[in-house]
Amino acid sequence: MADFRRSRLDHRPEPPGQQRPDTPPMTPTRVASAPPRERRIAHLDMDAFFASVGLLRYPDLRGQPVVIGGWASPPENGQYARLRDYVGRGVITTATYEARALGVHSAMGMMKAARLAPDAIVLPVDFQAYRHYSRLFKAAVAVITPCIEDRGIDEIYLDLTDLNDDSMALGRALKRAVRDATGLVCSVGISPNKLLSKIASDLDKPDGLTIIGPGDLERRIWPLPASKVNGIGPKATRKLQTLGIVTIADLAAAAPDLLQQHFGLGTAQWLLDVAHGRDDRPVVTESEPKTISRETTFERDLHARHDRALLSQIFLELCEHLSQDLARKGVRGATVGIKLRFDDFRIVTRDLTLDAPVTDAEAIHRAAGQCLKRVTLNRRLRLLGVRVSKLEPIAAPHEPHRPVQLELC
DNA sequence: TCTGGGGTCCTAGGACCC
DNA sequence: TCTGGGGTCCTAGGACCC
Repeated sequence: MADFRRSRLDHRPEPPGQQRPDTPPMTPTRVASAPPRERRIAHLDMDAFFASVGLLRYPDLRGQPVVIGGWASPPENGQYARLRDYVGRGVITTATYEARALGVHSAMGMMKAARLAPDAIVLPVDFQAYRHYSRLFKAAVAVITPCIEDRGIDEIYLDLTDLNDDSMALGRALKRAVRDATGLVCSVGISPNKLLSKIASDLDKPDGLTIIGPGDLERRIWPLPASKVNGIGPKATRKLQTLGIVTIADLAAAAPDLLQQHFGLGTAQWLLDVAHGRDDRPVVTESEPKTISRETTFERDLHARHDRALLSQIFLELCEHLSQDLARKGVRGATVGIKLRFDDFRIVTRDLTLDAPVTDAEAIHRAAGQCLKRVTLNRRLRLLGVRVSKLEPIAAPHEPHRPVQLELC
């Protein structure tokens, strides 16, 4: 919900309930003399990305229920691991549509998924392959428009405003470019803003192309559950339900006072805006990482004293990996933090800001150790994480550091 | 034998400075 | 000695997303 809310407040200071004239928003780079065109934003989402990449490598699995999960060794002589044989704490990262038909979905625990689909095949995660295909599909799309906002490994926003073809033709061209470059299928939504395009790309998955134009809001968006809005998560959904608000139409019709009473002024205003399909956020093509972290969930819960040696070793390895990550990205950071998850799933974090930014594992380990001392360890630990924030580039000697400029389309 | 790992942003209190 | 407001930074926690 966060970044969405901020940009909304930046652009739209009106109090809730006040109607805004229906003018198309100006994009920041547009010259004032040209009459602004209505924005045209696409959201492109790869279908079942990890699983589909897996199927490129093991095409004989096509049409079968397949899940990608943390465990599983690579198949040997055509022998695939089955979900029913899984033991551990992993979760499903992606399921093919055949597996989804059995009730399995991403973020579901593998043990639970095994009860629903014991015969489903498990492939190990292969981030190297995902990154490869991610680069391929983004490069293919960049030939059509360079104005791309990266939203992770498998999805992007595009600003199509300055292109001349009609939306249907552009959508087809995008899908063809992705398929030609990767052999993979994606879904595309096109509308005047990111909010609606994100919802639209999900409406006809897989292999969908959905265009939301004038008049489609009431017909296609309003009947959907409010939870389809990017930023309305499980907590907000439950809270809305207690107010009798289930669909986006319910939200659009909700009394501003009621929303403000339960969500505060800012969020109430945002909820009404999204329900009416309003969103001015630009497509942002450049950004710098703010934090880099490493964390791990243990195979079994560890005791601070009895498992001290093992914990120390894992702690050190996390710091070493983190240091390598910083070096690879050419950054250092002044704030070092830790994250613990106890066996009851309670999360505790501690931060320490140093006088000078660090990169080396030893300095990170020392600072993180200070943080660790400030936590009472009276329960077994499930997870340990280390992170570095307040990042800055490690400037080359002859190249002074310049502040990062956000590039908007 | 529920519940990963890597991120972003917001809130809110306290310290500290002007 | 008391009262205040604004701004920034730090820290901890939480919601949410892919």
